[in-house]
Amino acid sequence: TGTQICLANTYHLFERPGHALVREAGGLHAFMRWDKPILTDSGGFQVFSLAVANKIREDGVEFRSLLDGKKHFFMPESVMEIEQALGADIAMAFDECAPWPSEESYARAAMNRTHRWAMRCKEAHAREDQALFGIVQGGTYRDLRIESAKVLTDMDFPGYGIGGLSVGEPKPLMYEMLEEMMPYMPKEKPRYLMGVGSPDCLVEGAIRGVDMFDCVLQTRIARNGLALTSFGKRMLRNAAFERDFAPIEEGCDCYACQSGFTRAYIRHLVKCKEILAAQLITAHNIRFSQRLMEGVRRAIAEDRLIDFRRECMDSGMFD
RNA sequence: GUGGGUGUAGUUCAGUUGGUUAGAAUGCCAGAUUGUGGCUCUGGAGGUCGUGGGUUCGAGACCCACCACUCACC
Repeated sequence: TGTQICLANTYHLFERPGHALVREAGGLHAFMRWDKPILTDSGGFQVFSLAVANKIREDGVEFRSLLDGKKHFFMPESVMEIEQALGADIAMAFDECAPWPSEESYARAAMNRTHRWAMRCKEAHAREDQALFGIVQGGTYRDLRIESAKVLTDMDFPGYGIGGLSVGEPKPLMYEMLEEMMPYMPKEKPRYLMGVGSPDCLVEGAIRGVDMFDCVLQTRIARNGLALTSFGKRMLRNAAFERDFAPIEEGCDCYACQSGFTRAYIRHLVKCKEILAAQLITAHNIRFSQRLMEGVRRAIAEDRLIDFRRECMDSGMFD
């Protein structure tokens, strides 16, 4: 699919099968048979968004397992131990992702705690072959975003995550936050906008200086029959595709389109809840997104990214 | 042929001693989904209550006839 890096999740791997087992298997690369780069998210987001009844304290977060209800405690040092056991190429610092909307006082408290945790992560992190990225927070408050960008930059991480965005706030607000904080982040290091992946956000993010993204959108919408195309979204579940024997997108070089699977057949698979539907649409959505980013990189090289955005908008890709 | 049972949404079924606009599940139609998940979630359309009579102020419910399906017996 042209994918160069794979994301894995610390929280989920800690729950099952457990980081000790992954370490025993020789690390994530060997375990998953993926020899390209891997990034592990710290599990900070999951602890706040998934785990029930979590208690945030200065030293860490207490939460209950979704699998068996057992109490666990995540703190910067323990998360670093897990991430080093997993052995990804990039490990994310353990942070606190404030929900949207949040009061400024709470966003500030979460941000400051994230800064202290980032420092503890840095001190606890020892693997030379693994890069540790800090994460900028600050909710939707421009002053906090700028402060967070400065503080983390001073800590001198090899790369930076931009967290706490794409959590329900309006897109223009997210774009504004990116514009505010980006001047304070080193442009020679990767700046990674966490959790963003819709076609319009990818291009808008790139325009504002983002170098990396990750997102579940491509696979999540694929599970429900929604395909991304150059001409906008296509809900393949819809009756309109019942007798449509064309591929998902004419000219697409993804596995599904190149293999000749038709919209009508994929719609049939979706209606039957056959997993192959999700697999085919996922392959398409990811390849579509990779091609979009290839276009972004080309446009940057040719210094015509703004025109590229206009072309995408005109084709209906962002609808 | 005789006796019994069942006919309510596309499907499987609920529906109180007869009482206002006949419900559910599933399917169908459409929308949502942004630091992965493994459960999706939210709306909407859809019924001459087998057919025809009768009783009643009022019948999906009660009575009669017929039709269909089904079980048992001959």
